Amino acid sequence: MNNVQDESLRDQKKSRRRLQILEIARGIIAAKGLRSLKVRDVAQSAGCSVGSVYNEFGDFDGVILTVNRETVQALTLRLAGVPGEDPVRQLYGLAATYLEFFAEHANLLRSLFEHRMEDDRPYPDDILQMVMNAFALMHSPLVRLLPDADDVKIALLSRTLFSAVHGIISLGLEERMVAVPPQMLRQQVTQFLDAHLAGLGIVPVGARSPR
Amino acid sequence: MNNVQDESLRDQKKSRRRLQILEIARGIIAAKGLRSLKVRDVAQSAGCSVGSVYNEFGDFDGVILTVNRETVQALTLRLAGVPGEDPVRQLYGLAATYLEFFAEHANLLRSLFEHRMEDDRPYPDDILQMVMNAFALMHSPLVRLLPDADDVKIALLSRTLFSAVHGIISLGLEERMVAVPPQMLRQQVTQFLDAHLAGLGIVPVGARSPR
DNA sequence: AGGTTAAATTGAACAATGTTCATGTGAGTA
DNA sequence: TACTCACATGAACATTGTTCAATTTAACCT
Repeated sequence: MNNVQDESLRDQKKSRRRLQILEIARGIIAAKGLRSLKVRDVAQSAGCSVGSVYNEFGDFDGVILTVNRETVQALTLRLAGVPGEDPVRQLYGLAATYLEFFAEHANLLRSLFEHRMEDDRPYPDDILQMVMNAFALMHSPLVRLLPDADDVKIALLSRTLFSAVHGIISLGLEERMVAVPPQMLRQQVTQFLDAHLAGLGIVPVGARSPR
Repeated sequence: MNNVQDESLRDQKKSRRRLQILEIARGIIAAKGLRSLKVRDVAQSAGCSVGSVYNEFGDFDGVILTVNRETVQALTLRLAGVPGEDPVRQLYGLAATYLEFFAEHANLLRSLFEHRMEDDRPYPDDILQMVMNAFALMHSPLVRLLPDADDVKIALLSRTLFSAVHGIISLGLEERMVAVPPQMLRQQVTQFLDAHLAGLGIVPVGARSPR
């Protein structure tokens, strides 16, 4: 009965505002960090009352979590767009794309990885699952490169490798620390993969004859 | 005139309370996470007023930062205790010790890496420096293992390697995610180092003939 | 010892911010 | 048009970081 094209005026306003709230919250997190996100600011910018924010998202964590959910979705989309013909290039591409995405949306990524729920409420399972799935994107190229390894080992390796890349990038982009210049960070990631893939017995891109 | 053995009654009380406040704050962070740390709780447990906490630490961030400072000091101490006769073993030892320390004090480490100052105040430089120094502890064994590499490259490599290990461990211990069993995590780190050192042309521990 | 002073302590008041809920409003419906 | 109910509202409340005028207290002086 109620499909998207034919929804009531109420539902239209509601869903438009929902999107607006998310856009504003995302903008604030991206620009000034999660700690600067305030209910009243969001409500005022969205032209509604604080009650409406609560009505739509339950509590303030609900807003944050929804933004985080969309962040990991966008990340997954970007990573899924990395060409997969050549498995070695795909691994380098995944790392480089993660670096790009992280550099573009550092505060959103930090919100995703650093936000803690209040009390001891559990972090939503679907978000965790999406993060795990993103980190598992190295699985398929690794399977092609290491055909003799068993699948569980590859799954673990995929997660290890991606976690390592994540560590290099997230600390490298931490402007609090002595900031690594972005260009150097890219090189750092590449060299890291060079060495690690070589150690796995895989010939890295840099060592191959051109074309 | 005022040395440590001969300090005024006032200073004695003050420094005793300072230690007490830190101990309590550390305990709360370690047990329930940074988000559960509240000024009033700390003051009450320390048997003083909230004003005294402010008098001693300036603001609440001051308490957190002091705890973080002591965390990185303790970490550095532990890492500095890793035997250094054999540079390869030292690298494995540093990673294993970091894992141990992180597992024992997960919430304290998260406080160190995830705490953001309010507004845009800068993170204290001395803490950043100490973290960098800790991450540079792989430098000296790497120099011995790669005598031909130039020093800047080694410094970068040290940071990259330690950041990678940090990523593997911090995500691996993230109980929010599908928690990796601690024993498996240890193996994961070891295998990671095996592959990476091999890729650098270093013979890993596992591949050497015993003794 | 007693008085004086400077500094630390206190906790009530304030400020900022997340959360709730009684009340009002307007879209849907008969 | 009248009715109704789900949603929007924002004032009030709850929690927590921060300030500061009044109080207490240790240190110093004579």
